[in-house]
Amino acid sequence: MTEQAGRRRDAAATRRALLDAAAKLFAERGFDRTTVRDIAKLAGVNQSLLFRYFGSKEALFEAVMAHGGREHLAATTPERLFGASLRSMLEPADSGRRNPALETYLRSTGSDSAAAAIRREVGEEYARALATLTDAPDAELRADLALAWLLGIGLVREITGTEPLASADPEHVGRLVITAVRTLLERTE
Amino acid sequence: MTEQAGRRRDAAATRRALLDAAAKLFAERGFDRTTVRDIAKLAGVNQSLLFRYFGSKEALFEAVMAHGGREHLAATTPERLFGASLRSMLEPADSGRRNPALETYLRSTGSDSAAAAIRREVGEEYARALATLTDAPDAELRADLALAWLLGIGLVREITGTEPLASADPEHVGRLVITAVRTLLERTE
DNA sequence: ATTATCTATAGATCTATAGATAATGC
DNA sequence: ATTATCTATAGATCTATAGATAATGC
Repeated sequence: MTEQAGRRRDAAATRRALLDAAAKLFAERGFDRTTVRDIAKLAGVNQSLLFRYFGSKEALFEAVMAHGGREHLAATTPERLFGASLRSMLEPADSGRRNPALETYLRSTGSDSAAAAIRREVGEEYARALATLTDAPDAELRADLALAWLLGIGLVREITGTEPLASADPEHVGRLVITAVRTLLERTE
Repeated sequence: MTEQAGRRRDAAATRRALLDAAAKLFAERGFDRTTVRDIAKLAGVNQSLLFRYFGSKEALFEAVMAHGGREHLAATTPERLFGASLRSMLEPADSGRRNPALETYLRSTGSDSAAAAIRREVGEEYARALATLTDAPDAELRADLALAWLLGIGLVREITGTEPLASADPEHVGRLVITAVRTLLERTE
C-alpha cells in the first residue's frame, strides 16, 4: 500500500504519497482513465490536497514522468541500458521490477498537451544514451529505432497481449532482439 | 469532409458517415478523447443516431477497428505486408496514405474492455501473415517482434515525435529497419 | 404506416476551488 | 498564528435514452 496511514500533518509525506499513488495508477490505466479521486484515495489523502501540492492533474503527471523516467536512466550505464530496459519490459506485470515510467508512457499515448513534452524529453534522453553505443554517422537515428523497438515490444506484450509474444520466455525474446539490434547499430553499408 | 450533406433520410449513408467520422477522430485522438458529439458533428448527423445505429461508443469503436484493420490486411500479400505497413507508418500525417487503424491502435492504448479484444485479434492476424515469411520454428514469435517494431516506430514517430526519427527520411529508415528485420526473421543459431 | 431524424434531458461523472476546521510550533 | 487537512459544491463535461417530429414508400 502506498498509504501514509498513521502519520499526521506531514506535508512532505503527503506529497510523496500522492506521487507514489499517481505513479502506480498512471502506469496501470494511463492519464485519461486515472481520476484525481482514485489517486487521493490510494494515497489515503483528501482529494483537495492533490491540487494544493501539485496544482493540477496534468502537473502531477509531469512530476511523475520527470521523476520516474530519469531515475532508471541515471542508475544504468549506456552499455547496459538497452538490455536492462528490455528485461524490465519482459518482466511479469506483478513482479514489481518493471519500470513504471515506461508503462505510463505506453498507457498515455492518447493524451496531448504538456504531458507530451515531458514524454518526448525523457524519450530523447534515453535515445541519446543509446546513441553512444555506435559510431555510425546516423547514430541517433539508429538509437531512436532501437528505443522504438523496446517500446513496441512493451506495447504488444503488455497492452495488447498478442500471443505468442505475451507469454514467451524472456531469455529467448532477449536473444532474438539483441541479435537483430546489433545488426541495426553496427551494420554500415 | 466526411459529411453526408444534402442526402436525406438514408440510413445506410448515415451509418457510413458515422463510421468514417469515427475512424478519422479515433485515429487522431484515440478512444477516450473522442466524444460521440464530435463524431456526430463531423458526420453531419444528430448525435442520437450514433446510438441508434451502433448501440454505444464502444461498439462503434469495435466496428471501426474491425473494418479498418482488416481492409489493409486483405489488400496486401504477406511478402509486401511489412514493407507496406512500414511505409504507411512513415508517411506524413496529412498525406492521407496512412493506415488509420494503426493510428487508432496507437492512440487508444489506455482503453481496456471490449476494444482491447478487437485490437488483439487484428494484431494477431497481422502477425500470422508475417509469420509465413520465415521457416524458423519460432516463426510466430519473430513475427510478433517484427510487428512490435512497426508499432514502436509509429509510436515514437507520430505520438511522441522524438527527433531525429520523427523527421528522418523514410527511405533511410526503411533500409535500416528492413536489414535488421531480415536478421530477426532469418537468423537461426 | 413506417422509420429516419431531432429535441430535451436524465444521470453520472470529473476537475478544481472557496472557505471551514483542526493540528502543530512558537 | 500558521498551515495541513477536510467539507461542500460549482461548473463543465459525457454517454445514453425517451419521446416528439417529419420525411418517405405503399
